[in-house]
Amino acid sequence: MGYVASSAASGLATGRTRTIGVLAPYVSRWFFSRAIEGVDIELHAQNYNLMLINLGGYGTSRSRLFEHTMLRKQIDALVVLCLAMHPSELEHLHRVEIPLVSVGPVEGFHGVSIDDYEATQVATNYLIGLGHRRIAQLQGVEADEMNFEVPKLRNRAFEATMLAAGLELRPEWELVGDFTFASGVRAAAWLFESGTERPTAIFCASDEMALGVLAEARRRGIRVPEELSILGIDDHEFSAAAGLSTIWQDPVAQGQSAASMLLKRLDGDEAAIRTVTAPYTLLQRETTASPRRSR
Amino acid sequence: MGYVASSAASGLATGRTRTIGVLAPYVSRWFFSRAIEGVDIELHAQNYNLMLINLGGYGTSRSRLFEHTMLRKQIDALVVLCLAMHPSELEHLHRVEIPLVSVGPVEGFHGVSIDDYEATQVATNYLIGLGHRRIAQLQGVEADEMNFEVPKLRNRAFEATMLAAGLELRPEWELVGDFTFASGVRAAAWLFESGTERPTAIFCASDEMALGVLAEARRRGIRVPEELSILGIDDHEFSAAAGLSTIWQDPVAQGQSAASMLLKRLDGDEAAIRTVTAPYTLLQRETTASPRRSR
DNA sequence: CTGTTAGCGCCTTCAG
DNA sequence: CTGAAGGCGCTAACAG
Repeated sequence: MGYVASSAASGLATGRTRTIGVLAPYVSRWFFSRAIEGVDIELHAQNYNLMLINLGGYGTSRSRLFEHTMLRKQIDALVVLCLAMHPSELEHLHRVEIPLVSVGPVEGFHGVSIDDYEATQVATNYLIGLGHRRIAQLQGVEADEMNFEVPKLRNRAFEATMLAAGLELRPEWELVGDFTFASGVRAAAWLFESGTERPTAIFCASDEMALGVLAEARRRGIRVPEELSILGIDDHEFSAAAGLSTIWQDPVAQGQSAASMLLKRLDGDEAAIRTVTAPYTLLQRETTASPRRSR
Repeated sequence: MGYVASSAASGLATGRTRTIGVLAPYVSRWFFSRAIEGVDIELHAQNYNLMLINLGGYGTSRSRLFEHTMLRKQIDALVVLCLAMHPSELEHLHRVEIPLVSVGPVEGFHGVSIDDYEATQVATNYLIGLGHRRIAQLQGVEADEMNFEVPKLRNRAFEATMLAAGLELRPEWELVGDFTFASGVRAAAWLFESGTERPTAIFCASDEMALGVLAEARRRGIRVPEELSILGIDDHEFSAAAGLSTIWQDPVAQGQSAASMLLKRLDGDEAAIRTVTAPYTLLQRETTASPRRSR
């Protein structure tokens, strides 16, 4: 007859809230919003609620979050979307007794994530295999507050792979962005105007940046891939339609998988939580080709 | 000493949860994720929690949501992100006794939103004022489940404005997309290949679609704006860097404002909730120009 | 197997 | 102004 139990009362009586928290550094960036969606799909299916806990850039004291929402028993478990934390915060999370799983690499916790190092190796070797020798990198750097593991891994993997192939890392081809489209545009504009010898390919640490580079190249009439190959990583929703070659990964599935482990754990399966390596695939589309074509 | 109250207990005792629900049709589309971010900023500042209630496309029964989460007193108030609902759902929302505010137009409720009709008029008149006579429209249509007001408003405003200016609406220039980048690419490809006379300008009902049209035009070497002007609406985060002319609006601020009204209302201000018209502005960037330039 | 009762932990009220 | 007690609505354990 339209009656529904009060969750506060049942929560008080049982100690369980049927709510899972999602700790996210951003809500509106591609990877994060997709991962949230994935978590939501799973929770939805099992009648759990999703509490969004945004550590977002708007200068709020993160500490309050950690002390308040978490421990207040408002959530039965927590999904942490890849972000690196201060040791004190990590300690806090360890102290909290609720099950925890990360999406993306988070030191010291189980989680689901692709092998970013390996994926970047594959990307770099693909470019090298195509015959490129003059390869630039557009790496991503986060505001230190949200200091992720991912950019570091991708950067290290790129450089190691280049060196292993005996190729040089020219300083003027080491571009830096912040994972946004705009920073890709800026980096490309700088590269095209700097008067330095142009690379034949550029590896970008995210599709958003790669799309920026592509847009700027096209705007200037630079032919892609004839004059410049562009390779991204992530497979952003714009990438297929833009023809961007990239390394695909599926954050929705990753979020779903993380939530699923948590739910199983809450159902009593002690062994449910483990570290899962998510798949990735190189997608050759239209922005990469052998440099020979250019002559 | 590290003690924090149990929210279930205090919620039970007081009847208030310090949690606000956000009902969203999508999480990872630009407008929605930004609006969620805006709501979050405000809630964060006032120590409220945010419960994400996604009506997402993954075929879950919406009804359960309405009956469960809402009435379960898990939330003190609700933000509805623009989505049209079945009359039964609307009725449900009216029945729920908690304060409710929408972001974007939702029939029968107070909310904050731009005047989509007027904004589209401004956009269309801007193109006309530039001297364009052959103007195409790429309208957005949603899967009916999520049948919004916005696409209809924008479509009607475009057509009315064209007619008022004595311009014709050629059927082959009435393109349809689904608000995604990919649909913009597809529509543009169709237009360029169809062999019909090409319009000198195209108005797109969202920036995501406009960016798709722009990418496809540039890919084919069609000069923008010399041969084709492209105008969007929204000011997506990629737009500035891509040079896309558009109508700017700020969903973050809209979400923030909605949350703020709700919070005031919960603080006892009976008159806090009203309908607010959000600002918009025409941004002339590089994708629009007078058609004369083309000769 | 069904019906009853004692808390869950906090807030608020009322008495001291 | 400080302190004790009842009850918010449910669940789980226990008794019948």
